[in-house]
Amino acid sequence: MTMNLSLTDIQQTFRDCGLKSTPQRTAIYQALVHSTAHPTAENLFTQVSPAYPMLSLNTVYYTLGVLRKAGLVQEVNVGHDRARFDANLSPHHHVICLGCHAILDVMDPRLNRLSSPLGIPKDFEITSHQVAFRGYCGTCRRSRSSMTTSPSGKRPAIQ
Amino acid sequence: MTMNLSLTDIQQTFRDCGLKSTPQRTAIYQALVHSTAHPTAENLFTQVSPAYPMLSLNTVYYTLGVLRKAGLVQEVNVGHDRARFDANLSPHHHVICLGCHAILDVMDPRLNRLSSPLGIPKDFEITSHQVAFRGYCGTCRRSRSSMTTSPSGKRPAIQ
DNA sequence: TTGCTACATAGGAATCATTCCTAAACAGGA
DNA sequence: TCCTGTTTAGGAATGATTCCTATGTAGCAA
Repeated sequence: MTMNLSLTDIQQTFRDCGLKSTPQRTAIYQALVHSTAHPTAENLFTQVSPAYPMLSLNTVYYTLGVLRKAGLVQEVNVGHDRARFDANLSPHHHVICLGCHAILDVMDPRLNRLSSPLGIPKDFEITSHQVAFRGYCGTCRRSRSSMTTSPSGKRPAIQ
Repeated sequence: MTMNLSLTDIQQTFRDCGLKSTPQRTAIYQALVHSTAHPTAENLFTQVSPAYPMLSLNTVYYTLGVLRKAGLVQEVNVGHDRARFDANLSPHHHVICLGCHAILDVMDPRLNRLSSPLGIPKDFEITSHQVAFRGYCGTCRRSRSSMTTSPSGKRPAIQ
């Protein structure tokens, strides 16, 4: 997501976090770092599988859990379908397409300095905030305007 | 959540939306309207069950789906645990406690007028946005500071 | 280099929220 | 009052995620 991390960079990152560096773990993290699509665990599994045919989806979940605890990865919420992951650690926000569920990063720095909200208990300590913009991407807008009378509501088409 | 809706108000609301008014549906919606806790489907089931012992959790899900499609209810995302629901229709934002997963409404009107974000495709049409503040409520802060050496991460304690 | 040990992996089974299916009940209009 | 389409309830199905466990292996120390 962020910059291009080489293999040795990733291994260094793991070492800094006290994580063992295994081929599977490296491949999964590398795939996530180089993606802008906020992939699901299964997306990552599909992407990494060809190189590691024995890879288990289980391992992907375990690895994502480890990386999350190490602070290298965050989970992104888009409805209550499957979890999606992001290795972009700099503070940022998201734009979510209600049609195809695509997630785009928004790096607009103005959004990072919202004043703390009015009307919450004084002893509530805010540690972070994130803005989620929702709407329709160009592709989904065009396909929506062309289906004149369809009353349907949902048509999933991940990414 | 919003104001105190009487039973007849609710029946009128249903009629306006073209929804049949059944005792179960009324009870579920009433429970949600009068709650500030953003309950789950199961919370609502538990709350309404005593008055309707035959009530099915299924019906709660079905009803919430119907109300959502009618625009009377919205789903709130807090991680990928269970879905939580909100009958507060005015634009508002949320403060989420990372300790006990409580959700508070934030009605701060300044947050409703964020300028549209920089750096997204021109043909992306934003229809809404919502700010999620995360942190720790007073209770969770106090219990966290008292557990001096516990390295644990998660301790769920819904609402 | 070799061994040890704790952490990783893979596979299968379990969990659990949510959805699907279906027959019976019922709200609301004719 | 009757009819029809919606709603309800119950059970079964789905599907993402987690749990369990035996085997494998990275990284450290001798």
